[in-house]
Amino acid sequence: MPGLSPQLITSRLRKAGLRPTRQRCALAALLFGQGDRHVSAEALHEEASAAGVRVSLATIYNTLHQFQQAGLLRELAIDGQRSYFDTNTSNHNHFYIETQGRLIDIPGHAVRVDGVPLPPEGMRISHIDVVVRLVKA
Amino acid sequence: MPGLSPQLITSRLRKAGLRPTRQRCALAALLFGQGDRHVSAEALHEEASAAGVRVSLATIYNTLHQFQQAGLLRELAIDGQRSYFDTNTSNHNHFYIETQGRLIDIPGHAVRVDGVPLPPEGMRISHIDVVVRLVKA
DNA sequence: ATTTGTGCAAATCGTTTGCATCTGA
DNA sequence: TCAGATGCAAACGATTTGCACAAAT
Repeated sequence: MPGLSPQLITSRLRKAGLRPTRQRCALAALLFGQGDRHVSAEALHEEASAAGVRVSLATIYNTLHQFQQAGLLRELAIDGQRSYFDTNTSNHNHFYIETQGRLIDIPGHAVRVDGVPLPPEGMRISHIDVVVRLVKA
Repeated sequence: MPGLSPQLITSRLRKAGLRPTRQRCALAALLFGQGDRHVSAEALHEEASAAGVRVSLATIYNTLHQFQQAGLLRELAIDGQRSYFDTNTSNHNHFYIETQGRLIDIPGHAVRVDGVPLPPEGMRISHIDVVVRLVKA
């Protein structure tokens, strides 16, 4: 999983309307340089520290939300406690291992959901989340 | 929506291995006396206060979790922030209106999920959650 | 120079816990 | 009587916010 080139990251951020600051570039490199990932703010913070990038936790949160609003990340509400951010923004679902707090992608077309009733008057479906919760066999 | 009789509540709690204390009876009456409901701890607390029952928020949390462990409630992790408890413990799914934090039941057999891959080695599926997120049309 | 981002520490929110007191069987 | 419940207030962990400082255009 090679990193992305600095130019690519910079242009990607610019396109999203975000200034390519040192922190944002570093976080983008971590997030998007190694395939699909699921990260919590805390985990990303530790990863950044380990990589020698000094970023405050507040900035991690700001950045994750900015990336999300820009469509670069998707936020997952799967566990009542922490939030996860998914670098795969296309339509897909998840296995969730509760005991480990770990998420595993299920490719987008694998799962088919049928029989959803019509939404109430004045509402439309924005998105259907399917979470397959796993326990030890 | 008539309330349940005190005797019914008492015996239901006893069967679940829980002492029918004043607070637990009052909360059980609120929860199970009016059909299927989705409540947050805070909402139940306010409802109890409004009904003239004095219960601390800590006891609300304790009670909700005890009811859940006893199989009287199901906890829903739908929103990253607060937890919801569902008085319908049978298999069913939900509409979720994010802007209002409101949940609506989808009857159990309506939704069919197909094509879920095999879980990883050593794991088994405990449960599949389907959340249909709604926005204004 | 101006605008936007960042860090820090304090604030907030939902939830949990420790402990003294009370209550139901 | 006495295990088990409850209330309170303090502790908690995740997230947010206010504001002075720093960096990007």
